[in-house]
Amino acid sequence: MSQKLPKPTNFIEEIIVRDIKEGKHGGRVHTRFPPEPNGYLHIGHVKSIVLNFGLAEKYGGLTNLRFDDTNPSKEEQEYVDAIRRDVRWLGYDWGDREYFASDYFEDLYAMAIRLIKAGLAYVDDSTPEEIAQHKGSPTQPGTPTPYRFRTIEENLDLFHRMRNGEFPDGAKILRAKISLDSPNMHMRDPILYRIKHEHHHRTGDKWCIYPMYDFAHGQCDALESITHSLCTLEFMPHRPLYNWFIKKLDLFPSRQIEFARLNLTYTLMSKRKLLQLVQDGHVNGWDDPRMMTVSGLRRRGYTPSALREFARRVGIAKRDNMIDMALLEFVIREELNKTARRVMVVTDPIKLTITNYPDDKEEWLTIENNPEDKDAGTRQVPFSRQLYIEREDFMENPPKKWFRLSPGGMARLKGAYIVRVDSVIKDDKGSVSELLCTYFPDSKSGQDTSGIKVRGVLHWVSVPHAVEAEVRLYDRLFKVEDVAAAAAERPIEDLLNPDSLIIIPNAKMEPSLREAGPGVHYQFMRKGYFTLDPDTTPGKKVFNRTVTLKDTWAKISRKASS
RNA sequence: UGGCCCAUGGUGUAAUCGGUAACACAGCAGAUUUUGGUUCUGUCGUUCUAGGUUCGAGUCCUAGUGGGCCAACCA
Repeated sequence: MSQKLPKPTNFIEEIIVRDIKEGKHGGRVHTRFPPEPNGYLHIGHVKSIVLNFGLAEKYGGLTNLRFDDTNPSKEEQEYVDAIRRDVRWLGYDWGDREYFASDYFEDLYAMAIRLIKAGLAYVDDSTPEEIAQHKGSPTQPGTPTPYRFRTIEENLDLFHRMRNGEFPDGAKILRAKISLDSPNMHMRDPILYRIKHEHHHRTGDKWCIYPMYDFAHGQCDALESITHSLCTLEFMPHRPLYNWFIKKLDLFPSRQIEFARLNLTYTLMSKRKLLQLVQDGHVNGWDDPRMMTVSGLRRRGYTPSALREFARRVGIAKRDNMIDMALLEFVIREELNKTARRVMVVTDPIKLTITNYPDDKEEWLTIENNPEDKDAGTRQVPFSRQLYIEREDFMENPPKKWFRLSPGGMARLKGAYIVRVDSVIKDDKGSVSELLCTYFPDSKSGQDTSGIKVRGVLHWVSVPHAVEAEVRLYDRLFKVEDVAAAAAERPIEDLLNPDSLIIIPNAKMEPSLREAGPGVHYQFMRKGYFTLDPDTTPGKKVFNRTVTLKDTWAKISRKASS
């Protein structure tokens, strides 16, 4: 069994490989993904999901899905459902191993009783302020509250009565009796249970006392025989406490291992702040395509495989990090470049009329669906005298290195002919409305004998055949790189990118898009990758831009103008 | 300044028992291209500092510096 172990690629895998070789837990690997159902999963959770499930896959183990639902005031069934859906969508299966911390409330209660009986826990009537006071500070030892000296019998009685609902919220808590002077504040008599007369989304009104994270998480790991309990760095100071409970309660020795959480440029990762964005209406819900939630990314057009690949590339370490959003964009482009059908869509149209093309003629041209994938085949696209092209593909006074259209200039229409601009028609406001062009009949794509060489190739849509649809162009939600840092000093409103969503109400599309269905990814040539939005109705299609194509020209012209 | 953790190019992650810095993204330069896409090539580091151990240190030791976390009846 320890013969052919896969090569470890990070420090956690090294630990696991060592454990397997030493025969720890009989070489078993069992992880868990333990979200609190108080919000939607985001890209930071993806890192954790891929880590936990990936580890089990790689080393022949299992992964549980466990909802850490110990705080009824924040948790809802809606979130449980969303989390299940998102983990499944990401491609992971937890089989029948779906658990809830609330499933263990009775076990945890029994453990608390054991602790009290062992003289290791007591009921404290102090107010939160008093407790904070008595706790001291990292440099100053704490002092006992008067309640620390209660007898076991008294504690047992009081704790029973806490459970029975005899006391109001906040009147009493159960604390562990560990230390008053540990340099680790988490060891200074941590709170185990608090009173909350609140309805729990699963246990209803059965309980009015709820265990704290520290008294629940480790024990749940133990009850599920989790071998490697992975969490983020900020839980490191909790580890001594995690181990204290294992020792004092004689539990299965799960091991807590901490790794650095994901940080992404131009985005926020805390569920609290994401919730704020939703509640304040800065976005249209948890699944707004600008949100870095799993549901937002899905709607935006990200694929499970790209997200998994992203998590893999990000790696696992203990060092604080800030991942460049460009990496996320890279993985989705990398995948969609290979898989997405190419189509032509004009978002900001001007008319191009070919004066020497017969008025009543139309041609159906054959264009390949994906140059990266010959198996994707070809499709027919109608060509006629009147076309739409992109406004930005014509310039009256072009800069150097411009190889699109300009007065007298030539370019190829993708899959069709080379055209030359003869004259420019403007509207009364002076902006270009139409280009009158000549085409070269012998320059037809694939059978070009014209001998004309052009650099520019433009996408186009035939006016009489065009299909209209709404297109939503998304960009990053925030305009600063380190949003969390900036948000500490300025209100979030100041950090939002005002152009994070641009709606094109009636883009012109080639007719093949009439057949577009949900879940299919398209490359709108020279524009980016798009997918159908659920807002689509029978009467009107709505497309979301997943990501733009890399735009070297934008870079060149930006540099030139600055 | 009490404790714990971290420190490798712009950003991440690697580097078997210490053996002479790798991969990816981004950037820049060029080639290819009927998407200014793709693809390909080149380029970008005195491994935080100072000592020490060693034939040899990114890896070990010491000190310093910088950063992060911890004193919620949140997780």
